[in-house]
Amino acid sequence: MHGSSALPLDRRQQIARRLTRGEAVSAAALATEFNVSEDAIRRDLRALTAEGVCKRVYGGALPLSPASSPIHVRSGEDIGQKRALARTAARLVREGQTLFLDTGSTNRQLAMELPQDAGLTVVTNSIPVAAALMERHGIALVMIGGSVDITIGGCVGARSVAEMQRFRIDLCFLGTCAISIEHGIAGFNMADVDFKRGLIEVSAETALMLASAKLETAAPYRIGWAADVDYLVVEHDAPLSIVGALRETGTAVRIADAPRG
Amino acid sequence: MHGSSALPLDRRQQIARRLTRGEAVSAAALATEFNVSEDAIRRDLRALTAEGVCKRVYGGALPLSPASSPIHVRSGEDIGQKRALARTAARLVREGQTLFLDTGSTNRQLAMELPQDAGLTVVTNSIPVAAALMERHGIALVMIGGSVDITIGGCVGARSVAEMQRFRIDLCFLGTCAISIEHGIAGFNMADVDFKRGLIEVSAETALMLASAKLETAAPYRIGWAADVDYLVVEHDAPLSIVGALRETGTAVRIADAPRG
DNA sequence: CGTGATAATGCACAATTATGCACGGTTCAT
DNA sequence: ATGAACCGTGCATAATTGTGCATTATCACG
Repeated sequence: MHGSSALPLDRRQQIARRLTRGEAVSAAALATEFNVSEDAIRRDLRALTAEGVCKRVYGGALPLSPASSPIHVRSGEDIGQKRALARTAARLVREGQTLFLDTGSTNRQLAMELPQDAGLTVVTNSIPVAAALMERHGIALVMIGGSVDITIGGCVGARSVAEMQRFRIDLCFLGTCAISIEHGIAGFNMADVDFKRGLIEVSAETALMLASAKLETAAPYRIGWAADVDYLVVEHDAPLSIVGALRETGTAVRIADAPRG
Repeated sequence: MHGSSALPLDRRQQIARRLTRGEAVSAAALATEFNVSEDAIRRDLRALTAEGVCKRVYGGALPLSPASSPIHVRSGEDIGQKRALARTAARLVREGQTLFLDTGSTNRQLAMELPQDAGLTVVTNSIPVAAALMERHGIALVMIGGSVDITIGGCVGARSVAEMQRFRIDLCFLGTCAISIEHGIAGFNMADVDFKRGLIEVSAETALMLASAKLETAAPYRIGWAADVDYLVVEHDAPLSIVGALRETGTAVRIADAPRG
């Protein structure tokens, strides 16, 4: 299954990464996953606890760093679905492109799924996205500054809009949108929506990942229409009627694989 | 087979390329692949570690990746020391101030120790610091944008320097510095040092947290002299002779409590 | 074309490290 | 309260590593 020829300390580092991401780990599950005894896992957990990475509990270990808990309680719920969306969205990316990753937990997942050696440049205004990309190799990263809206998780003020408009983006991934055929694409925060509108303008192509729960829902601030995005990535269980209606607007709709594959 | 007639340096370069790609390498596997003994591979790995390309581990080497979380693992130092430093440094902060938190894991720790409802505004160029502050309430956060140097963990390019100079900071916390009475305060990266110099200029007061291991050490690029910082926070076990010498320069030296409190 | 200097390589041996298993104590759930 | 799952420790085993030393390759220079 997994690292049958992996380095021992590589396993420890992988466990550390999950912990620092905010995931809780189970000793038994890790043992079967890495094909080692639970003793080895427990020793890893002991060592990581000594380094201050996690806190041991009965059955496994819990992350200690609060550095990622809130966004993870939000994203941790449907991590499988978001991951399936992100994997499919990652296939839209071509070598050497300059991407923009907007705020939102699905885009954060996409950051972790991007190909490593494709000479990509990623621009983002999202701090969690930037934090995720810092752990990847071979991806150039540019941060849009400005005042941070904590509820959004990134920079969306006027200054950030101006900063963002200095770029030319090949493909941008919008985040945190509601979509409906009738009302178009919309967001929940005015500053965020203003930012997204400017972003679409500087981007040659636009993509949007959508959980099924976001389909045919509305939000107060309109960003544009379904036809304004070039690629729409939806979950495998998206209603075919909605998918068909979206395709009629001229948007390319990609359907993600079922999660847990 | 592989490079059975390749140059030694070529082999070393190929290993380096895999490491910088993010791959983990196994000593045994490389030995068979290049038709040399494991000793030769180990020597390569030692050299590459000295160059800062990777980190040696039992069985091979891991890419030095480095983002926020592995940096803690890399240093191996427990968080207790940094936390003690950060708690003491947090007492320098007064209500309503505008702070700047530079890059570095100790400043990340400080971000987690800052008082919550003191009406603080924090400006930072460090992504891990920003990520930590996103978890806190009641602290206004401003991010300095620009291209991100992954090895540093933040934005330090010319664009970021210009951006930062638009601020007026009450108190800034420098990070990742070496200090010695004779050679002053210095850093390991030229762009980073340029940024820090500009930062000192826009700040009314400057503070610096220093682990004992950084005392009386040198680094290639000078930032300034000990007298250029207003507050120095050192660990409880800092040699009194060094503390005394630093105080004679006119700097206020605060000694942190012992860890494990 | 030799020749001495330098660096790289391979080998032997001791020390370190990781792992799995057994055993007794502890914690959790019913 | 009781059984099951989990944890810590000690120990044996296998794999990996550092070190000193001999051998070989590479290279500059006469």
